[in-house]
Amino acid sequence: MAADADLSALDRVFAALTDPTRRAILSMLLEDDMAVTDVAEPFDVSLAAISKHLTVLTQAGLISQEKRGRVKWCKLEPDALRDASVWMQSFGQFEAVNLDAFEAFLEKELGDAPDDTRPSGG
Amino acid sequence: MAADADLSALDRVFAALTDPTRRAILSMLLEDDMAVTDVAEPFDVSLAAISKHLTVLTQAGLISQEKRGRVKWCKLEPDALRDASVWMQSFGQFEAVNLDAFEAFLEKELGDAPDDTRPSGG
DNA sequence: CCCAAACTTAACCGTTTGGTTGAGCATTTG
DNA sequence: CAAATGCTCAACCAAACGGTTAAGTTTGGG
Repeated sequence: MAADADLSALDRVFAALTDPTRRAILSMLLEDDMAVTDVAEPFDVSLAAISKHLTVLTQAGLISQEKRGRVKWCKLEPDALRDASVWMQSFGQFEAVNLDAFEAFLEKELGDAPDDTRPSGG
Repeated sequence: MAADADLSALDRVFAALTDPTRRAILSMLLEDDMAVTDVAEPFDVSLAAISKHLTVLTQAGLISQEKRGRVKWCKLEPDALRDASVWMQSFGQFEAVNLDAFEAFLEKELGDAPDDTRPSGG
């Protein structure tokens, strides 16, 4: 029932990141804020399924959603990743992020590096 | 794209990190290698449950297990976190890790890890 | 050898997850 | 107002998850 209340913020963030569809959504939102329908478009699942994913991401704090008219805009909230990042860094032989690996990864993951494509920082 | 293979590795790492018991296990292993029975001791679940958790962590590459005699030693493999860390950093408004938050977090997370369970070897 | 220790595996169970379809609500448009 | 658009909710389903207990396997020791 109220199982959600038990979950720590960290639980919710990691749980949200487990699903590859949700990670892909976050990558998409890295480029721009998007409406729910547009988020759903590239995926081979129903709009309702994407709506659920967006709820999960919202509850994890990874995105925010703002309704303007009948359109609900989704915006990346990268700050929510900080605690999880900090947690992971505590295991770090790797101190900070290896920038080479970072760029290689971005090329593979996003196709184009987001060095200039940040969602306007608010 | 070959990104698929990477993504499923990420899947496994994030899925493994979702469970708070498994994160606690990783924190314990941060201090020392441990036998399965000793890993299980502070938890209120069966040994079989912990054994399953350790299998999940192993398959995610987050730990390795080496059998010496009848004892299976568990060792942290923090390198497996690098890809996930890199992925998260790609969303980083937050540049590097906030060291204050890091230390505060460690105190909270590691403050009650067992220290009576060290293997004799090193 | 035989038993205990240290794990793992198998079978099972309730809950959660991710998906579906269809109905419903709010808003914009005609 | 009516209809279309944008999105969520409800009901349902199969599969995965995390837990259990019980049995099995391997290793070490009296």
